[in-house]
Amino acid sequence: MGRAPCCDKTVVKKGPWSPEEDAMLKSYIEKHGTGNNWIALPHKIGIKRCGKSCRLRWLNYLRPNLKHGGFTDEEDYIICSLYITIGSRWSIIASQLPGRTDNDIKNYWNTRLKKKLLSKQGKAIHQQLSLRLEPETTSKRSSFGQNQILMFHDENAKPPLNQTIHSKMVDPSITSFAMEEKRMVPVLESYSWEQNKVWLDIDHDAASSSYHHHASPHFNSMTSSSSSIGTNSPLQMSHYTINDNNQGDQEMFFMAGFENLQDELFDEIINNITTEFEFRGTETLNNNCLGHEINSFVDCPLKDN
DNA sequence: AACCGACTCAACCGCCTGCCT
DNA sequence: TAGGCAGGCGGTTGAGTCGGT
Repeated sequence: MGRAPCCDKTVVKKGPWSPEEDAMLKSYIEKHGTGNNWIALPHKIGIKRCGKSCRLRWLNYLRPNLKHGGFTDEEDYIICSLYITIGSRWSIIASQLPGRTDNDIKNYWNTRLKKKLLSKQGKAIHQQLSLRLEPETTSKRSSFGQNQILMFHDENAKPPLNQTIHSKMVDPSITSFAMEEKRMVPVLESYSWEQNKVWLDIDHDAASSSYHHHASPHFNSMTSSSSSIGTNSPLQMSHYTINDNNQGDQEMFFMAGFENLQDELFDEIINNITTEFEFRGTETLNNNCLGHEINSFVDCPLKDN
């Protein structure tokens, strides 16, 4: 059973690409583009390769402005940070590193960076990597949660409680922060930046609902509340209503355990895309958010999709 | 020089998703 | 709405390379 193969494997050539094949593929795409049809491409070019193989060869090796090898410390840092935040979403990680492919980053992580880090930071880093696998609850809010970013250049990888952690900016086009779904952890399925709006798509196993909300970066006050998700769920959801002068009230929802992401997003909203941002300690979040006092609480009706 | 194990990374495999009919 | 198909993705493989003995 299973899917039909995308091409006739008895006809297509496999294995390493020859310089002639590379030249033919590169020349054709530079002249005509891909035509949004990789499967048809090898026939048009006249090479005996699977369309998928052509796509991979182009994306990972032939397309312009690709960098190979020689990862910088800054790239190491970004890869490590994102891996701890979102896991092995190599395509998302690659989108943060211009000129790098997901395949390159995956190989680099698996063969070198992981070992490099583990040997450098030893037990401390190993503990942080393991943290990704720990289920999160509201009663046990880790001061070093899943959305925080490690300072790998520090000798002491784990900061003390309540210390502000500064981090490099991560492009908000990151589209997914899904965590360990097997463990029934609610997930922020995605967030994205579209002009003046932050789009959040939050899903969780307990209530089988998802939320789609957006917020404008221009607002002058916000309110907050929280409520349980589902009857048996110990997890909490924070709800912020943002009073927007131009567009009226906007709503934002965040899962407990994503406090750091909240800060990140609010900072984005307030500063309208900055090059740096802060993660704040979770304790301050209930009282204010980046100087914006949360001065009232409202009921937060759960919405079905 | 020959062997061998470790390492690297290009390429493949198969699953998932979204689009189109 | 269902099914087919192509694109996209992450995991895995294996040929080539390197370094030690």
